[in-house]
Amino acid sequence: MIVAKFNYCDDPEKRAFTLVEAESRSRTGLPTSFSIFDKGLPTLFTSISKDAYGKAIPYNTMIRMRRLKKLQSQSRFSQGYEKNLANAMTHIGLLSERLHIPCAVKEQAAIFYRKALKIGLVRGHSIHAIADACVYAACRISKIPRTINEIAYYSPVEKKDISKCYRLLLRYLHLKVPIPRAQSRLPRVANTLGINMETQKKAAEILQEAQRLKMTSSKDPTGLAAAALYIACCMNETKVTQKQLSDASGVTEVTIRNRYKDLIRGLHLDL
DNA sequence: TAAGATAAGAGGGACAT
DNA sequence: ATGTCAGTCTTATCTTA
Repeated sequence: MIVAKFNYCDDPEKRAFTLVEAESRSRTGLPTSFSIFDKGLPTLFTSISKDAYGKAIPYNTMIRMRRLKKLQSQSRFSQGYEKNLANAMTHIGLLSERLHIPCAVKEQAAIFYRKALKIGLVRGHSIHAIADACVYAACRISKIPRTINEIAYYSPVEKKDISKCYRLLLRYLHLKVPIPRAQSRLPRVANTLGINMETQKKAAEILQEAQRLKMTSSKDPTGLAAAALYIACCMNETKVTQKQLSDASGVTEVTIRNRYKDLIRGLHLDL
């Protein structure tokens, strides 16, 4: 006996509960899954000992009903799960669109999210934060140059929380990500300031030499790229200020200066 | 005005306990 | 698991050319 139960109350907390509901609710775990499923239109098993007319149900039927009831409670959990997934997928889709992330990378992010959800990583964290981390991880692995800052710009989540979730993701999904080359940050910054290809190539050479001399480890690649561009511009007598590079790269002038000093000292450059 | 210098504070990695 | 330490980056402010 499946009874469609219409509920006109928007607040699920105020709903009249049957025993069945109470039971299924306890299985769902998180209160949030309860607040989002069904939107007040659940299909429920009420009594499984009597039919709609109050007549007793045969024992064999009751056994089958009990199994159905169990299946239902599982499917209601799965609705919460689906909802979470749908929410995350929407977010990943929007983010990918705004950051011009290729479809394949978006798919990779979605796969990461499904895995994270499956192993319970999302629990205790915001869906958006984990989804952001998945997008970032997918970009890193596919060598699509996007920073956490850029992702945070289009997300309600703070940079700090995204990076926390990102580390979580790396640990529990056992991901191996390549260290980004500073060169990959060059075109973005250079194009923003209209710096020509010749100067970009010069900056790339500077970075390559710096990498050969092992000067680049544990340094922010964007900062390195900005500093290399600054040096290249000075050499080519292209007029660019540190402030402009700072604005274009999202790295502070101080950091650019520090990298710039390191580079000219390490590579024995003279300007 | 652009660049350099300095200091305080945050966040994270490495390592030890 | 927690604490400490060195290194990095940021913010802010002041100085120099």
